[in-house]
Amino acid sequence: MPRRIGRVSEASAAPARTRIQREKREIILEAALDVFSTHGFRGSTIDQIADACGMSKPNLLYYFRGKEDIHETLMLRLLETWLAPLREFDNVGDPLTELRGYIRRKLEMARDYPRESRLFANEILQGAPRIRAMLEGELKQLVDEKAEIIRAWMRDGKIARTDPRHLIFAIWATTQHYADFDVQVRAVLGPDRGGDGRFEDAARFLEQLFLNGLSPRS
Amino acid sequence: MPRRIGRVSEASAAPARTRIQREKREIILEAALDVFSTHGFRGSTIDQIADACGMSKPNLLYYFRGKEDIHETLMLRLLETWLAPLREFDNVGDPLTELRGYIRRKLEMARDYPRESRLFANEILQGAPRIRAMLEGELKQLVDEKAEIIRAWMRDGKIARTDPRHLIFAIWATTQHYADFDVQVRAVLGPDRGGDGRFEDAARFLEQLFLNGLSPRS
DNA sequence: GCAATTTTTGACCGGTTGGACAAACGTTAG
DNA sequence: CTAACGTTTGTCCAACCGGTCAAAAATTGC
Repeated sequence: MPRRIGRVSEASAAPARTRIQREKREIILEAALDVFSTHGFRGSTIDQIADACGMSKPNLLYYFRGKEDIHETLMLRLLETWLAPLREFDNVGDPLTELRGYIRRKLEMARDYPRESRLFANEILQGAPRIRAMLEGELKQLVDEKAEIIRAWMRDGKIARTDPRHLIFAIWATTQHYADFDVQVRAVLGPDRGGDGRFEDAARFLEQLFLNGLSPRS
Repeated sequence: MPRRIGRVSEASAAPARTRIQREKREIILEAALDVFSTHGFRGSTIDQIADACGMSKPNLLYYFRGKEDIHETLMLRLLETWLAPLREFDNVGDPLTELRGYIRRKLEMARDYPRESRLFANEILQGAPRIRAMLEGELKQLVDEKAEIIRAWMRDGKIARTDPRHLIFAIWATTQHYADFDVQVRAVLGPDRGGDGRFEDAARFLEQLFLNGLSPRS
């Protein structure tokens, strides 16, 4: 006798129950990531998402309460993945090595998760209406914390003195650029270096820029 | 006797327009820039734009053929403004001074024309459906040209050897970041340094990063 | 096989959106 | 004034979009 479950899309303390339900929700989220990341929230339609995963619209709405619900679920999941590299950033080991590691991880994320990057960029571009609180709370706190680590390195003369928070911005900007502005990057590089090799070129360049730029001045 | 002009929105070889028509079109474009840059193309409505400039929708459609037409006009105009700093970039004078000038100009554009920056970012994020050709043609050509200037500096040992095109990407990314990700930047910096002072901090940081990062290695 | 439950679907609905249109209004030259 | 043209508006429409609903279909436990 099946245990009482009912509509999956109903809000409840305990999330989706059966294996099939979890799988279907996953398929929907996968398709939604594709659609939302390329058209933005308002530019995407439930029909597009439903088509993208071979489902009818009402069927999709059986698994999620609505468009907003899908987007929110996607966003919450994204944020965890997105902050992970910065959380890893620590003051064990050599400062320049640590920075290089962070740059590398961020660039790998731009390469491996470009849709997530674009989804995030879309949200910020439009004023971050759904994650404003998180930016001013969790993110700010995390950045402040890491900036303090960097500042300590500067005090110890291990790296050049600069504004640590703008340093973090610069790392974000340069790495995410390869995901968010991918079309432009490909267009400018042309077919010759438009393959995946551009990420290796970028890694080389960024390491040189940041490591030379931050080496302690004698 | 008024010379034959007719509907302003009609496509015609010569954009023969009265003074009033040119002014009204300007007002509309100004409002449209506001709306498109914060909601994206699909996320914006003609009604929003009409309201923003105190006009009725049909009245607005008397001056432009449609939503697409407004966006296209805005986009064409934007591109000229957008490429200007790169065009100015030349090999007269000291390389590092020239680079600093370019970074400064780009950062000033991010400060003074954030809406244009976001409009551009929106277009690229969504795959640049309307300006793909321009990216692969005009822009690529311009970048190649400037990259050659930078490469010559490297051959002369005036700046450190790196990939010139990724250098340009890095300058674009870091400067435009302050316009496109403004909400995030403000949130992280907090109220203390969230004023316009952040652009001065950014200028100082970016100059240090790029000039130290590119000084010829002894 | 049967009944309870989950999943899928087609039909439908109200609201929004881009746009058309003709009629009204304003302006200007003779 | 009047004719001709430019400008503005109210009204309307077809397409789209998010979402509901009841009923059909498939699945599951026994």
